[in-house]
Amino acid sequence: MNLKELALKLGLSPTTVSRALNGYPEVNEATRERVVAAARRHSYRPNARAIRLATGRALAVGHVIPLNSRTEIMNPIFSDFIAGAGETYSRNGYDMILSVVPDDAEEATYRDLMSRGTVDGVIVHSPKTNDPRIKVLKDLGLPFVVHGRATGAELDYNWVDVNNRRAFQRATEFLLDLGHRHIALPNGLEHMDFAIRRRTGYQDALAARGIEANPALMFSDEMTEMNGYRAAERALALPQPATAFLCASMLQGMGVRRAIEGRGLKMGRDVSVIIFDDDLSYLRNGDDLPIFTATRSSVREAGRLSAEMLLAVISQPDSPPQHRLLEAELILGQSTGPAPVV
Amino acid sequence: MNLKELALKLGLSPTTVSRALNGYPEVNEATRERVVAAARRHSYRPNARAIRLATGRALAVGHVIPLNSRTEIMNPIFSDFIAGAGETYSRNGYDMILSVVPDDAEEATYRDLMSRGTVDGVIVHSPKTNDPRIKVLKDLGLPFVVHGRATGAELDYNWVDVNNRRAFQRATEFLLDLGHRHIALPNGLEHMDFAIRRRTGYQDALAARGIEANPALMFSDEMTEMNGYRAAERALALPQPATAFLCASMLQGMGVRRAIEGRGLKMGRDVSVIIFDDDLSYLRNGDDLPIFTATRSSVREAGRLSAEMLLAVISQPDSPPQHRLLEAELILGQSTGPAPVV
DNA sequence: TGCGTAGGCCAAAGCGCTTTGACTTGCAAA
DNA sequence: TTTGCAAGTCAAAGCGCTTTGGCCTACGCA
Repeated sequence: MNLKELALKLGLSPTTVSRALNGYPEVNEATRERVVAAARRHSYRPNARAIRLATGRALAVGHVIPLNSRTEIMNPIFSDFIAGAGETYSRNGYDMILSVVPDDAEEATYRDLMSRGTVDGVIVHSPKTNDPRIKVLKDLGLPFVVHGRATGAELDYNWVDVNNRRAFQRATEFLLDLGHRHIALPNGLEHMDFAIRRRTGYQDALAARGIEANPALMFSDEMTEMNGYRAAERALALPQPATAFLCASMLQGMGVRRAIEGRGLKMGRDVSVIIFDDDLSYLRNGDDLPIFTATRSSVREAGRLSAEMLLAVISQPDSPPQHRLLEAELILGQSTGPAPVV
Repeated sequence: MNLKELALKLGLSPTTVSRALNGYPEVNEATRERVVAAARRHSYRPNARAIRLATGRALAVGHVIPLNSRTEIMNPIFSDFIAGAGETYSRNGYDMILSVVPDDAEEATYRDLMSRGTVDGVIVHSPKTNDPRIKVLKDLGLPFVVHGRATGAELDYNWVDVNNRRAFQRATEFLLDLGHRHIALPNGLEHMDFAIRRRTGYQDALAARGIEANPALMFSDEMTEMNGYRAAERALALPQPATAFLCASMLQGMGVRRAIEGRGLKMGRDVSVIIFDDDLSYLRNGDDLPIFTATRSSVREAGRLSAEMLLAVISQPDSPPQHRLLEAELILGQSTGPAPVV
């Protein structure tokens, strides 16, 4: 059942039927009702391909997921982000197109999506310092929103980000207030922008108390359970062992906990742990009572906001760059306590 | 730069240019080379929207991700599956469209994708027992591949699945051989097809040795770390405590380990643990040396195979249903050992 | 009565491709 | 010399919508 057939059945022209269904004013209300009823009765659905060609819009947005060619690690926060964004898209009649590409092919992918007219805009994931993608997208004129920020990019652009620096600053201060002086930082890879911001927050807090950051306590790696474990093993074996950990992810936190308990120590009593909690649906930080003390910010919510921003940018391409900085909340769990007296 | 302009520049008709670029035989080789060169020089990319309308194909496949409306849990294996499938799609010039929908809206989504012509086929995730989606898709005539199987579906259909029953049977036998008689099973939710198969394998192995499955040792819940922990807490507190655990996921295994170590026991010595390892990129089971003994099957590989099967089905809609049963490998880690002598 | 205008509808063009059917050549076969 | 056929090219229709511009009617007002 297509427009022409429906029009024929109704004894109307395709023009009128189209306008009736799309809410144009120049059609009689009675007629419109007839049309809408008939459309429903015959369960008419306009062909998306035709609409796209006729309107010149893709009615779709792209998420380009770079697959680190070395490690082949998918970002674990990705699925929750997608879930948040996806809701927004379907509510607005947009499709979400996912391109999983080797990270060196990402630029080509953008060009392709743009010139073939597959999408109206894209979300940029995992920005790196001085991320080249931003310039590429600006030059292409393809609307985009970055999830995160890219320090050093001289251009202004749309982004949604968590205040990573502040979150880690506050968490560090909290640990300092508890008397901890040897705080380890199992962080993410330092070419990722957020990892740098987190480290900065950590260092700022230490500096404010006149403490110099100890390189032996700072770790930078993929944010896996295993790496959390390894970092903790090393930090706990130091002559002056860490009494607290500030982890960039839940998984690392779990690894740290394993190392702590493996040494017969108790988390929250002997060693304190704070994690950054992305509030992933399949990795909850406890239910009623949080296991880990954490700075929390929902990545799903970030997905929702990013999607909304992107749709807004698409509909108003000339609007000035938009920014949304989310504050993480510091929630108290069972994993922190006063520094043990020496 | 579109086809018409390119044709004009070349002094050829759009027809010829189109055929030249699409490899049709009735065009002179010399002409073809001229065309291809010009296309590259002007970086001509055919408009996807026009191709889709003209050919009547969507050149896209859909993944409908049901969002459990109660728990709102995204399946953690999802991102790796997508990564595997995504590679295959882009290699074949297909787009991957993700629809995240409340699970009660899934059927409507299929209808919509089909009748608007948005996709040429879909992958069905997380099949349930007697899954109604299979009949819906058959009736719609939309090509599809199921990741997993739906026991009780009387119709035949395309699927890619792991031999869950066999994997859990072997794992159980392995534990039995080590002398374990009280084996707990922290499983997934029992409306999920794979969970039933896993339980069946477990029970079959027990039955073969004349052991009756103890309901107090069988747990069925979302496969989270927390639920793994809870199950272990209960199974270890029984009058006749479990000496081994067979976990349906890595996360549950981590929860079980936490419970074990929380009691001052040592995994692999006092209590044995086997997990089902989906080989997720961000949740590796150790690197060189596996932490957990595991039945392993890569979900990314399953994604790849499912995508390949779907593309095959799309190009040959009348081919008989295809099946692909993957065997999990049993890999030895540090989490299993002989049952402690009483 | 006549004219201007708004309301309601439609024909047709256009979006950028693919594909059908037809039209030239040039050359081999008759 | 004519015929037939293959190779190479093109014009035009069509995919199913949107949208422009025009047309008709009815009504209000002078």
